[in-house]
Amino acid sequence: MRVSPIAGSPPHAVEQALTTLGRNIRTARLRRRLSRRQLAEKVGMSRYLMADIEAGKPTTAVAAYIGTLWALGLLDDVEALAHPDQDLEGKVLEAARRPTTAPKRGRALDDDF
Amino acid sequence: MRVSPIAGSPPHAVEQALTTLGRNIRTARLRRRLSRRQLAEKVGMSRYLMADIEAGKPTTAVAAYIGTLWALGLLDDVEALAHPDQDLEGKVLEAARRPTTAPKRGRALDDDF
DNA sequence: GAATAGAGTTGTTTTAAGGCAACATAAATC
DNA sequence: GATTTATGTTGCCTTAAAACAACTCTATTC
Repeated sequence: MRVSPIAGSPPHAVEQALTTLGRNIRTARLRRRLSRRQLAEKVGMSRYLMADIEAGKPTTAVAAYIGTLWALGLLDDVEALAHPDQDLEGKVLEAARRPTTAPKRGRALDDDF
Repeated sequence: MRVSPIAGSPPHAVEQALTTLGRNIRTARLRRRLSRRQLAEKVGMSRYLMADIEAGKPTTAVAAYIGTLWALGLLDDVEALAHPDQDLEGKVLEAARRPTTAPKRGRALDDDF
């Protein structure tokens, strides 16, 4: 498998975010008194993969992370990720663009579909 | 490559969360007037992978998702994922356990190391 | 201290992720 | 309507993700 640069050697900020996420997942698991094997089985993966997740491995499938959060009952946090209502900078950019004519291209102002 | 069940055929809630995340990323990209190719280059991946992300593909590397959020300036949301201070259920479980003697095993109450 | 269980590590095997070329289509600007 | 750009799609190739066995080192419970 080829690995994209972002996954192969992530910038520090991304690496940091993943490490923190793994540590948080570990904390949540221990609080619930679950072994890696137990949580892994609930999620549907091996204990080895659970170890990768707690280590914040960048190349691991996103569903392994999200699925783990789901099994821990922490899926709500995921729903908030990049939520349009919270994307202040995006809203500002959109608003600033409104008065002018369309700069170059793109499907104007509407959010997709 | 083998694929874990959680990634191969995720439960509906996980699939839903990924689809929503992809759609949110797409919205944020369009608001910033970036093509997939442009954003992909900023992140460090191909436009094909960016398409997978916007589709919410479960087997894609987590760093591709996190890296995209990073490039969009939306990394703050990631830091909040499974944050111990927000994990109410975890805190309750921990507190409820405190009075009793250690149920079976595990390194007691401390958050690791 | 013996037994049990969680967890780190290493090597092997399988198989699909991700890059890419090459196309097609849709939309926008001229 | 011709050109340009963004995006979908398909197939091929390389390579490593993920499972597993087989250890090891802990730490806890008896």
